[in-house]
Amino acid sequence: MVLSEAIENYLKAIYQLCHERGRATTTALADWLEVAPASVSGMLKKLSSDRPKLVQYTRHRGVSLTPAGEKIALEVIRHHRLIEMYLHQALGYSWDQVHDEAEKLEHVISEEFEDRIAEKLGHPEFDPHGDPIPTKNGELPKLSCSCLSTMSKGQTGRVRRVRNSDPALLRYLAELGIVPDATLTVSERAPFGGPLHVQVGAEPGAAAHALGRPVTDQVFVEVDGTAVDE
Amino acid sequence: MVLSEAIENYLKAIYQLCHERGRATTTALADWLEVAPASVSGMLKKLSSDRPKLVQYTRHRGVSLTPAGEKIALEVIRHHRLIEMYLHQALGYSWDQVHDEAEKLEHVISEEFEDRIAEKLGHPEFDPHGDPIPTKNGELPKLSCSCLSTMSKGQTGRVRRVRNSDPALLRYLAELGIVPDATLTVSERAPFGGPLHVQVGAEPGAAAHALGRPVTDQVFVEVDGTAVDE
DNA sequence: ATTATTATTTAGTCTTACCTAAATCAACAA
DNA sequence: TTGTTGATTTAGGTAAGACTAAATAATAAT
Repeated sequence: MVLSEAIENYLKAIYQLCHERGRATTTALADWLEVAPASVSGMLKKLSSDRPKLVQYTRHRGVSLTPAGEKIALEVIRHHRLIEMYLHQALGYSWDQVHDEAEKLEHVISEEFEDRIAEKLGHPEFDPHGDPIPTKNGELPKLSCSCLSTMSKGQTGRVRRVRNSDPALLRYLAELGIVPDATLTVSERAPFGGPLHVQVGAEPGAAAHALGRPVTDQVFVEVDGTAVDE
Repeated sequence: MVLSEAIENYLKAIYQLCHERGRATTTALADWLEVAPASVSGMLKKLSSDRPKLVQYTRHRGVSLTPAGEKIALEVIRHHRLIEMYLHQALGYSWDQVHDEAEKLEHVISEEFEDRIAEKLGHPEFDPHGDPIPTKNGELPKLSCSCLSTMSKGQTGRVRRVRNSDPALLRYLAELGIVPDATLTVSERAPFGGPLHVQVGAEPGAAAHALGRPVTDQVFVEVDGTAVDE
């Protein structure tokens, strides 16, 4: 079964939205894919009537993936994240450069290519942003961490994942040293969703950086050694 | 200017046909691209009326590239051959596997990717089949060799290039040891386009292989140290 | 020079995936 | 219950890039 790039992107988007926000609505998909809502309606109708059925869709009710659809979504995500890792490790791309390149390559590489870069990389479990790389049979490495915006004053943790692909944001975070494996300590928490102040690194006297909600919502941390949340 | 994959393939095909056979006709293009002749007519009309003009076309007269079109064709060919070399050298692909993968990747990689793999490879001049890789400014490394089918009995030479991407043929040639840099000696020449017998390697007593015209037309050799032809 | 053959173009369709504008549905407040 | 609003779908259309069938031009053979 050979799927168009457009369809692969819809499946991937549905997967991500369902997992990151609980459900995938027409508007959310339109936003994510940068197409008109009407186009999403049309595509969902098509996807849900085609066989094999890749999505479960009822008008006005949002959409979810069937097992067949999820399998494909995970294959595309595996491609994407393996490629990101390869670009980073083998070709020296910085973590803010990898997403755009992977976005195009993910649709065209062969199984052969996938296998060879996975091999070269030693079958990594996470990509340069800490996103888990699905295995060939569609299993996701478990990652136990919680969102930075839920941490309270005094807590310390290790950065595990930055779930955002905006190059400017990634460069900003890298500048502050907020990258996977870095140690963070919350030195101050303003109330009412105000900025969170974090120290980067293990030294106690380090300068703190004030981070707003849009940033702290994207950073995931493994607190101490005791972790909750997905 | 962002071009579709289809257009890039037309430009590449026109380039190759003009250089390998002197001219690019509608039927030859249709054959090469595996589309109907009518589709080629339509595309050529479009390409020659669009601006910037990428091809020079007059109905019933064949087509050629304008300087602008040739520039793009050479960029795509550079992508293709660099990728082939990268797959071979960095990922261990065999020479019969690289073409198909490169055919898809060539259209989606960025300038960044191109530069990085060229760098990793040490700016190679030839791909795994001996095809010259255009430089960034569109220059082709000069390759002095002549077609195996023009060699006469007793002549010895070094394989420089195999201009064919059929995996089965490439595997067959590799099996015989006919790969770039191998030494060949013509031990027998049947008349009237009959098979050519070649010994592979430097040892005088080696067994000879009989090769038909379809094969010998694709293999290019640098005879002794004195070479002619392009 | 006329006919036969082959190459090429024209005309008219199809599919995919997008769009805008208009209609409809769902959810919630008055 | 009845609006009102926002989300969603329907209707109708466009652009690429392919196709088939029919018409025409070029080439070769008689």
